[in-house]
Amino acid sequence: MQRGTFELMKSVNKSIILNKIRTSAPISRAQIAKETKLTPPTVSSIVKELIEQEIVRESSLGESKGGRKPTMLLINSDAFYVIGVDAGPENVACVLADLSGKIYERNSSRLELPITNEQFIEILKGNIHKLLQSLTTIKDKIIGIGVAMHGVVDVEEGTSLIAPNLNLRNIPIKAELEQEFNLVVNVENDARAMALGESWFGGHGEVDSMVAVNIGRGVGSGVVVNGKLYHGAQDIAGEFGHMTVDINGPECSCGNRGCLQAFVSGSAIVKKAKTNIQSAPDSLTGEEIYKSAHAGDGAYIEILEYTGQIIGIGLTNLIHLINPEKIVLGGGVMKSEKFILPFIKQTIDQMALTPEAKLTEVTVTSLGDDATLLGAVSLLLVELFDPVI
Amino acid sequence: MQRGTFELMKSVNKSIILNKIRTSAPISRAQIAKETKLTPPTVSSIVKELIEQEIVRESSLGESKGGRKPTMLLINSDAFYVIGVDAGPENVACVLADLSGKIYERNSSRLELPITNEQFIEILKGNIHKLLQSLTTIKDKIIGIGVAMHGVVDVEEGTSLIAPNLNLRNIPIKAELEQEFNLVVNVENDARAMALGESWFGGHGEVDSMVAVNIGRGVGSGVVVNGKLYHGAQDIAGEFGHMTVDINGPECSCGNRGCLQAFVSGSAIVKKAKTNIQSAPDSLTGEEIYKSAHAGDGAYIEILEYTGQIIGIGLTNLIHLINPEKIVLGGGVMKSEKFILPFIKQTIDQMALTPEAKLTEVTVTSLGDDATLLGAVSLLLVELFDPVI
DNA sequence: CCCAATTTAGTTAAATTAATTAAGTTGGTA
DNA sequence: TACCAACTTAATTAATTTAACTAAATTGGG
Repeated sequence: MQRGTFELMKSVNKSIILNKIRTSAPISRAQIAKETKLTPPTVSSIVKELIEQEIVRESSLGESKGGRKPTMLLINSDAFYVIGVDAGPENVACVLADLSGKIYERNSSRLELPITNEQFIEILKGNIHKLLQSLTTIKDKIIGIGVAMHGVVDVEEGTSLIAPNLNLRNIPIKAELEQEFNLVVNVENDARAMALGESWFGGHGEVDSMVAVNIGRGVGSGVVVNGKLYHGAQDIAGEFGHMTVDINGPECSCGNRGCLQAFVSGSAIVKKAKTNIQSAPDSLTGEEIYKSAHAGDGAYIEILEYTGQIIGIGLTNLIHLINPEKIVLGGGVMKSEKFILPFIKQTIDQMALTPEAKLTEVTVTSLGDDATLLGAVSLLLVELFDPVI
Repeated sequence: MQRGTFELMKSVNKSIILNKIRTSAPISRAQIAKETKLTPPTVSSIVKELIEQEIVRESSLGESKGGRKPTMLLINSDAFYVIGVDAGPENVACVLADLSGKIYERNSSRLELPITNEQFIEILKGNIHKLLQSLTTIKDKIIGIGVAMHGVVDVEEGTSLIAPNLNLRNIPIKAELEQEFNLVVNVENDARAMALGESWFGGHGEVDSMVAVNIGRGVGSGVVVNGKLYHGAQDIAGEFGHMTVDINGPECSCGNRGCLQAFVSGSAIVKKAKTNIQSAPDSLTGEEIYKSAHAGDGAYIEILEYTGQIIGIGLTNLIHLINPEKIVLGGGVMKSEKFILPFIKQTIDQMALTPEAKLTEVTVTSLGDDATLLGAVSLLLVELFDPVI
């Protein structure tokens, strides 16, 4: 229960101004005041603080509109840096990025199974150390580490509760990394991190609600409402992949029948292709399906189109429940966007109940393979840009 | 974008104190200060205002804990009254209630089809006038009218966009009633109103997220997060009834296949019973199914149990997406709670992915047939108790 | 072309709001 | 009487707002 204090009042306004600058830079103090309804002195005093903190800087003068020229403000992107980690089921990728999401350095390691908690942590530490060594000059400008971890995560504790493909449990990521690097560490589920990253770096402007869905090895999702991740009562919201869409459908790894994931995950698609297409080799991969479809093989195209339809059904269910402003899709399966996306849209258009639901904007992430990594980065930016206590 | 102002600061604290009194009355100023972390002078000054506004009153002195006896505070329930309207597809029910949800007067009218917008509005006006006449002494203590309307509602405008069973569109409920009675009028979808009512009057304490599901003629739902209704980007969140759970399932009135509603709405259950049970009469009603099951007829019991399983699947999907703290069920179908609820719980327990999801509390509304009416009442109480601007 | 009027940008200082801190007062128990 | 909890009052503080100001540009009339 957040009390009404002076601190709250100020942090709310600080956050409003900072986000206005972030989404509308370059922008003048006067323009901020006009758009946010804050008074000019309030804007000036908070901007002054932000400049002192080096989060914001003045740039050139803007064009006059019949009076004194405005001083334009920008986020001082390279004043601070953040380390982002994407800890997937197969590899760990790390980046060093600035406040604008620009990546300066990166590396990654494959995870060899079997693996222990200690080995996993060691790989994380090793890769982060490598990043730090490569750019020693900015070492003291790094404000923290964001980790996007697959599986179920306890955000408060910063531990990975269940990491399915690695077959690990209770990895104290936050504790270990904070001790090693003496930096703030935030850990979050990968799909949720991707959702946050998309809302920060996806160029969506000031969107009020957005869902990001990652379709790859598994199917995960994250919900962003008013710029913040929605976690649910017990931190487990967004398990979109195990939504039942067919009570008599194929068996899923979770034991239930007809989960979305049992239809549209990478392995589910490969399985379906092998079953339906006689000529399919036993070693068939998702990438090969995409290539065959691209080469014009009708049988493979059909598989992908069917995948699009099922995803469309799942998304229609999601739209009817959550009614987000936008849905952004990412993950390996969406590499076949060309074949899948039109069928997703068509299905939503057919099934949605109301005109509003039909109009929900569905796109593929513009951040490509870095969507989750930038999500990891954004896990820390939230602390800097949304200092609502 | 809500600015940080003194008004915000104060209204936040006012709301915190008011809700603390509401959920923990009788409670002393000192106790409020302790539990909310607000300072004693802040609590005293706000309480003073609330007493002047007659929303709160002092009651007896409490027990001393080694010092001066505390003055206990209560919501001054009968200082203000609210009119609640449940405008369903078949009838319109109205109540006059106080701030504690106690109902003082009620009436209802059946809706005869076909009906026009004007006739519908006239019935609403007539019933509300009747309520007002019966208790003229408190007329000037009425603060407003809350309308829980079935179908799709535009909350901002207070119009019913689509009223399916009445076959009406664009009914300007708010505008008409405000003009007629010169009172604040809030209009909301019925399932959402029920959700809000449940969170206010259901005795759940300070629950942070809750979903209410109404299963009757149709299947609707409302989501309450942090004491507020979640509307979604275009006011259409919560269309739980048209969640696809079986892509090859029975056809639904919306045109899609396998919507939850096509399995578990009152008419869907009757239809299934008629198909499955040879001896079922053509005139079979939902009530008769309940009675037969209650009398021990295995065939009917099975129908209800199956209904419970399908609802369970739908709720599992909902839990995985939204992860609410509690789920409350209402509506005509839930009259057969005895047969349905155990199977809902069993299904969730079987299908839920994580231990947390399995533990989601699922109950039937304790408010009975008045759940939606009290929801309509709560539509106005929010304005009084949550004056966050 | 010059200069006064106007417009826009931003700052400063006083007024205001409402919380907090510190120091009572009240009314009880042991 | 000592002490303690439950308030209240007065002074302090933080932060916004109002109003008045400085700064710098455009506009348009003579």
